[in-house]
Amino acid sequence: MTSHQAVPTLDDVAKAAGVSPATVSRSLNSPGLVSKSTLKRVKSAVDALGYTPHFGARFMSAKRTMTIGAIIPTMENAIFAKGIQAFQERLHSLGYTLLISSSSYDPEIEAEQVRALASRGADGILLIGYWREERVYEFLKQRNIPFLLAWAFAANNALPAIGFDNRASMYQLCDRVLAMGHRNVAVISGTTEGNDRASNRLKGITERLKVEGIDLASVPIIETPYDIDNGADAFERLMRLSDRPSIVMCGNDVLAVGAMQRAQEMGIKVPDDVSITGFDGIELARVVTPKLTTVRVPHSEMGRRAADELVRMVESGDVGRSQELPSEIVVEKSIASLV
Amino acid sequence: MTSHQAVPTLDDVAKAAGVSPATVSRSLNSPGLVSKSTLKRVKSAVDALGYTPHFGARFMSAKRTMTIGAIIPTMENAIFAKGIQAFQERLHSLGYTLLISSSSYDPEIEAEQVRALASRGADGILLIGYWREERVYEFLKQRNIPFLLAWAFAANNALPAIGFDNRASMYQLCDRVLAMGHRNVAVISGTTEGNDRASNRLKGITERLKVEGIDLASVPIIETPYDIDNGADAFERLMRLSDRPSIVMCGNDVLAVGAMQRAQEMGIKVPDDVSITGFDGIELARVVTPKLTTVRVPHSEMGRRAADELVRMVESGDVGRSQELPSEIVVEKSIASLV
DNA sequence: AGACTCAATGAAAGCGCTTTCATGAAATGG
DNA sequence: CCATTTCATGAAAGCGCTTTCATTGAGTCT
Repeated sequence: MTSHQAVPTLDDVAKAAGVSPATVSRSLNSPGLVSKSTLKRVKSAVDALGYTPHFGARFMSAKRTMTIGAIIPTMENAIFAKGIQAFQERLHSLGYTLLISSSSYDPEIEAEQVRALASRGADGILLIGYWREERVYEFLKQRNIPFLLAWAFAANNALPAIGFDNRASMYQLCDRVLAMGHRNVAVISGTTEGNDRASNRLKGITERLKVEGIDLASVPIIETPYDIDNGADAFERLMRLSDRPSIVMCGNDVLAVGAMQRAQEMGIKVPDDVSITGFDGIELARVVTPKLTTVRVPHSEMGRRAADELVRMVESGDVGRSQELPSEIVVEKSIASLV
Repeated sequence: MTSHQAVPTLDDVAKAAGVSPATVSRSLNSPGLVSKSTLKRVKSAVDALGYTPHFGARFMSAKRTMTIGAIIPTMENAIFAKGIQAFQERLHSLGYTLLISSSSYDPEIEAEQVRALASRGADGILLIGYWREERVYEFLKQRNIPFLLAWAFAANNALPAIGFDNRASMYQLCDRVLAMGHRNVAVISGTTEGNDRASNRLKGITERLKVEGIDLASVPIIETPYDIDNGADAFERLMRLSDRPSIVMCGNDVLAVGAMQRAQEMGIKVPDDVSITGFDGIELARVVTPKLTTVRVPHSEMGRRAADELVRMVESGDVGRSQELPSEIVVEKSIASLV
């Protein structure tokens, strides 16, 4: 005794309303083409039956799916949370559904997810950052699927992106660090391989240090995946160096918070004994003691704009327009002035 | 000059391999039914053309979509991040794709998302907590879509759920609080309306206090949406009471961290002047100073088990089996002992 | 009043796949 | 050596929708 009451179809609605399936379809998709009276009858039939259009069928005959896909490196830490939340809210208000998947920072998986989203008919796709294998971009172009990059912006790159200049932002932060008298800098960077955001942030620091005439060979740089505990461990290694840095610049807030935690455990005072900086400006940075000096990125604004732009690309067929958003250096108590 | 190279279809593959479409379909879905030699030819045709099955078409003719949907209240704060990440990783390794949407704690939106997931052919759906309008459950049952609840467990509820007992966990935490000599308790609860997790946590506290013979009318309780700043504001209001509580128990870590932040801003020492507790055991709780006393929930384990169970339900057609996971009271420096 | 436009609707052809059902060939058995 | 299974494959019927094309009955114009 299976209680499968069959799922109502468009034909059922047509019968119930006494019209043709074509009319029901039109009532749902282009109500303007249908007379007021039929419209009314169709609507009530829909309600009575609890009809929901079958997405697969719709996808097959129509071109659009009103679906946008996004692939983010991770959901686990909060880096992308605010931005994606805003992205999805804006999409929702534009009538689109967001499909999210995460790649665990693995290019293989990301490529696979792109295919999955394509086969699911995503009208457009949001990706994080520039770097990925060329074949992924080729696939997207061959399939004619609009895509937009976020969380990064590089003036010299033609790909449509909405974000901030990771290199320049970190360069500026480093500016401030130097202006405050720090010369003995150490870095805890995120994994740079296959991650242009991480490598550009690192580059921002090294470039600025070079300008300052600091020998890069003397700058300790540890690369590690974004994770609190990794940040903590890297920090500890740096503190065990014979020549202790006066400041540890971290690739993001997660690493920085890890560093702060370990500092506390080791009895090292921030910023008296050592200064620490982060990047991203997520909540984590605000709640630690002392508050973290970081680069604040307009996550929500970026999410909203990305939604607007991607939808515009999808609906107009236009090529994407890049936008650079400002980032802001937030100086808090985690950094000491040596001058 | 549109460069729409048509997307290759199964028929194209069939032609290229010199077999019938049926054989291609079988090669892809039940390779066992196809001879080694044809299988080889089909595979190479697939690779040559870069063929990806059309999800909509597949969905229309087959019953399964290998898709699981999840609706979480929010992506913005980290409460669900770890669990969902684990959920998705496990699903991925089981060959399923996860579609996530968030409801902003709005039952209307959640109901809408359930329909959206259903029309997209989700084979199963994960929902957070028990409470939602009956019609949502009816819809799911009518459509015969397996669903599983997470982040909650109540022995007296027949709905399949994998999670922890919010009431009992908070009851235990309250036990500890009382054992440490606190009698003047205040509460900052999450919004309880339409949220059984929040209301059960609150209930855990009030029940325990009642057992202790404490007059509930004298216990200040502030309800507010989960948000750091809300926690901070609520804390400030509590601190302005003529009869200051010795401890503020918060509905989750986010509220608690907000409280700690405001305490610091107000120059109130935690735990010397006032104790604070949270719930969830997310990263946030570990990085604040002092560390937060909280209830640690096995988020990742819950995510993995939910994935396993939901897939089991989908594949076997069985009814879901509930599982209660243990939670753990983590006592840290944010609480002072008065005895 | 006849020719014409327009609005509202229906008939029917797919969209790309899966899955019976049928068929023929090869293997097995007595 | 013929009857019977078994295996590999193909033909064709949908799955539920959208959309062109055709049809009808009004209104509009001269």
